[in-house]
Amino acid sequence: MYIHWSVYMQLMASPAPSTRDRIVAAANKLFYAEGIRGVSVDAVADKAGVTKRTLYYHFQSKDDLIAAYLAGRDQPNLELFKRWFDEARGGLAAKVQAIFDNLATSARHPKWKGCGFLRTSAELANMPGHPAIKIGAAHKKKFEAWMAAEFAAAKLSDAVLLARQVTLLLDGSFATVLLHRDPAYMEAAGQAAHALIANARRKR
Amino acid sequence: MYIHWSVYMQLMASPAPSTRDRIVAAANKLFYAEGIRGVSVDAVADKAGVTKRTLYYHFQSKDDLIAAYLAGRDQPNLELFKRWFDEARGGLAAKVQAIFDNLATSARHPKWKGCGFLRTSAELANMPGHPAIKIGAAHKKKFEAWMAAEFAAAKLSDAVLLARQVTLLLDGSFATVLLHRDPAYMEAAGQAAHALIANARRKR
DNA sequence: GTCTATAAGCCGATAGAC
DNA sequence: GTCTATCGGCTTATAGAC
Repeated sequence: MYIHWSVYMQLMASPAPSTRDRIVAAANKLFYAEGIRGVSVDAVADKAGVTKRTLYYHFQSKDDLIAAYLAGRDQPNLELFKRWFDEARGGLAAKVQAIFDNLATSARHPKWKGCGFLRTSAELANMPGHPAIKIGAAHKKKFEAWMAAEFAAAKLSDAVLLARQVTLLLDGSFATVLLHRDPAYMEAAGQAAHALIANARRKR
Repeated sequence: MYIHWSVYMQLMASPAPSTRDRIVAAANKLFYAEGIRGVSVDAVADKAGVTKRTLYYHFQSKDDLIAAYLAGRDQPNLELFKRWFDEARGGLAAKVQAIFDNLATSARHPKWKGCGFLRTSAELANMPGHPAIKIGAAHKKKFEAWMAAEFAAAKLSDAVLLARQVTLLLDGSFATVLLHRDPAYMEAAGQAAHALIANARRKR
């Protein structure tokens, strides 16, 4: 018996994703897997199951689509980090270290290709004001601000500087593991973050 | 009075660069400034003052040219870091920190666009075995091995781990400063490296 | 809002002359 | 070893029908 698509979709728990959402989802998969400049607008439209003309109805340009791709990764990524932090046992230093250890596990997945924000900023390094780079910068600032708030709440001295250094270790591990394809670097970065936090605690 | 080019060049101190060297020099400028995928083979040939056919006489493919571009940056980069290290005053921690501080000065130059090795590995993340990525990985391993040797010579415990962590901070500062365009992150990374080294020194 | 069709140009790489 | 000329395909983006 034939059931019309729209009726079928009303029976499902989740609503049918909008065309725009399907395009962003397709862009997310392809841009992350192959790189921004390695993926054509045609490929994104094909993957989303729409024509290129429809894509250009929803997005002004490829640059606009790139920005939407990164905007869609902002909240989920931060929430994942916070979940790893919250669920970890131990003190503050151990909870931060847990982020790195969980990230090392993620990096062992064959589809892992580093940090989408950092890779995009590397690809678009010749366009410093690009909207996508601003979104990436804001994302990393949110992480840094979250860390600074945690360190300040724990009454650590130099909370702001310490948050920067942890963020530097995080981004360093993204870049280094992408280059060497060796997640052990993430664990080394986590140990460094642990040492810096434990050392700061003693100061006051 | 007209002097033939070849005669003029014999009078100069440095010999005329070979065609191949001129192509690599042009690729270096363009690939670093605009990114690998953002630069066409035509553009490199034009910049080098040769036709595309000549370029393809010297290089088998664009991938071959990319590898030559990075191979040409390996030794000069390492020598610059060693010079900064050697010329810095103070103890081991201070000399390592000096690398980060000098790098921050470099990053303030308007033409600075991060680390060519890391940006290439980000651009070619979908081609893990690419020759250029192997050259970049070998470059970073040389830096790490140099640091480990310095730490071991200073009889620091965990010299290998410490060298990894300093390298992670270095690469993190490359990625982060490229994103935020704020060289202050490099100084924060240098302070973290200093703290880790000074802390390790006490252990034995 | 989604489609078919296509513009206008750039891409990496090659043929063949000299 | 360097040149002129060009191939076939892919690029972002748009015109106009429905």
